[in-house]
Amino acid sequence: MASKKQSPSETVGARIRALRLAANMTQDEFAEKLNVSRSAIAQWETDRAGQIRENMEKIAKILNTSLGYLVSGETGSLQGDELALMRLYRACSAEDRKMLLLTARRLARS
Amino acid sequence: MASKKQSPSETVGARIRALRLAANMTQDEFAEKLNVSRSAIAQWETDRAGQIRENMEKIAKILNTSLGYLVSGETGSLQGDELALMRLYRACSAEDRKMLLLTARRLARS
DNA sequence: GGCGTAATGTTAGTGATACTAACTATATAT
DNA sequence: ATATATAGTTAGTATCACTAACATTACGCC
Repeated sequence: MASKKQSPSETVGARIRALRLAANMTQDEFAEKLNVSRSAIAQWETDRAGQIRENMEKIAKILNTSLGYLVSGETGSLQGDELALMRLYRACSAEDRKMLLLTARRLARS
Repeated sequence: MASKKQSPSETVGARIRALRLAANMTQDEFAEKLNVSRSAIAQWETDRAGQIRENMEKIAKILNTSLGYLVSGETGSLQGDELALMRLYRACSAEDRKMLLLTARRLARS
């Protein structure tokens, strides 16, 4: 085997930790992005405390994942960059969406 | 027009109510399935109170939907333009994918 | 009208807990 | 050994998701 298999994270905390590390963030940096204390992060990742919904949503956005994955580990259709792109697209105006599609077509062609 | 257009539900409570009604349940029946008081349901649907995660998961299961939809109205399945964009993105090189994400971020920000 | 009843809305109060702050622990480097 | 960076632990508190009880609305029936 050339690559180490990622053990699938079993708990909410483990999933948060795995994704945070994959994004190369310290608990401190993560805490700042979320506007919570660092100790909250530590408690989440050790499953000592849960998260209020608002923070769950922020976590999902920042770590480019879905609530479903965070909460129950279900790997939905989109994850990571693909999910990020989709969310950005949805945040765009109709006009900007056209721009994006156009750009995508140009890039994909080459 | 043969069918009335469903207005997209704007709040968590509205989405829960819409799905419950679509499943032809009264608040009482719904409460029993969830093992919570009926008044909890009433409060959820009028956005007077939120839900603990355990109940959110039960709600999603019983109403056959996802946490993402309940919480933020996010629909997991792609259609039309979204699907097209996704296919184009996947057709891109790693480099071009970065470009596309960057473009999306710029557009979405404005 | 008046009465029953089915469905939902509202309010008060409380137990559970998601947080913050402060302290502790561990590892790495110089 | 000392400093620094990162993460774990604990105590205490403010918040809020619930239950129970009461209020309202809507409808049918006589």
